[in-house]
Amino acid sequence: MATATSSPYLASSRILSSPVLHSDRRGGGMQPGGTAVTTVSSGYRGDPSVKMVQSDFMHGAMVASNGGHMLSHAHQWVTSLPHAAGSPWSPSSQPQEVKRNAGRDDLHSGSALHHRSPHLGPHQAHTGSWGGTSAAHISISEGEQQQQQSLIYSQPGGFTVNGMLSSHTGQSLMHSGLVRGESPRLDHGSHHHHHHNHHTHHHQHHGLGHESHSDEDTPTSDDLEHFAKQFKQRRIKLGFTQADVGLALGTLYGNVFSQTTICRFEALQLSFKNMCKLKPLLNKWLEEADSTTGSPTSIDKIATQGRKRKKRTSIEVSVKGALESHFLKCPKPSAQEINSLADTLQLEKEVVRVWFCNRRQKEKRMTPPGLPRTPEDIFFIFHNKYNLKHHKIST
DNA sequence: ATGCATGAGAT
DNA sequence: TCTCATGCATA
Repeated sequence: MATATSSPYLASSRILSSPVLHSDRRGGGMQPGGTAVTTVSSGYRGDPSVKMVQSDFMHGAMVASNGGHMLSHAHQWVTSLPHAAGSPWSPSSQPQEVKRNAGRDDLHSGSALHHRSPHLGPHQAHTGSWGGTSAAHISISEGEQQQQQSLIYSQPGGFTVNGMLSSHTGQSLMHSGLVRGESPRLDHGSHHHHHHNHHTHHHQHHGLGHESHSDEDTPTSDDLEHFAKQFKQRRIKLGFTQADVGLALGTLYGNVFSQTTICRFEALQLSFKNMCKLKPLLNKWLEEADSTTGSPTSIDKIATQGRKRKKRTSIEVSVKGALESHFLKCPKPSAQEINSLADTLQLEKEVVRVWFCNRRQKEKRMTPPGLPRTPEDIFFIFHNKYNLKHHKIST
């Protein structure tokens, strides 16, 4: 068992498994130290790179049972398939989104249409920074975040959101905002290199649409903010859920996104770069959706491959507090520190490590690192803090 | 709407 | 090993 771990990915593995193994200890009064519970129910994946992690897991689990009995972590990683094809899901991580269909039936389920208060505070911040006076941008303190992930969209979509082929012309015009032609350079100051303007070709859309940018130049945070709002509004009006949009993007461009991502986009909880990347896609979807109003949705979804994911560990509040404390003192603990912390809190090392990673990511959106980073980021940081406080982003 | 998790790519 | 983009699962 030391090495097994390559879990297959039966699409419906958990469908039939769950009930067995475990189903007990967890809620009651387990864990003297009370730390975290990982609801057991699904398998886990085992890949070479994280092999050792697993041992740690097991080890930690055993240690954890100090008097009580911890959960059977080991079970989680049902190694039903010893080593079938090596790494089943590593290489191709494609469509795996499988929600339910029924797109529009739940138009406002959980998402009531309402208007949110007009934005005001946050604006000044960013607008001033790089809206007009893009002058004093302190160079990035540390060039640590400037990587471009894959943003390749492929697969020309043949059909529309509804699955029917309609003549979707770029006759969109609703968005009142998005009127801008400017394009704030992100890497001003530093000589990075982000040329993406290929061919100095120009092609305006016909007719009234003169938004500003279809998908070329870099939008401003203002654009993004406005777009996100408009997008959400339209989306709801059209009766689509965030999940629907994510799926539609998949059929339209081959890139499937989850409800989570759409949600974060609307809430501006993504990095500036990420927002820029998604905007064009969502914009296209909007145009499509708008042009095909009134048709029933019947998007076909792709089959999903089962994913073996480690069950989400739920960390106790007290433990979270401890982690928070440590985070304040040291946002980037060393492996050693993580180990001791994990030991103290009775959490797997990996869990602690990941917690810090996530915490850091969150930090980037929530707390200003002390010194200006990138104007864009600052905006988001501010914005998110604002949102958090008022917590009214509404659905 | 968000917490914990995975993975690819930069370091 | 971290960061970053994303998402499953959950509250």
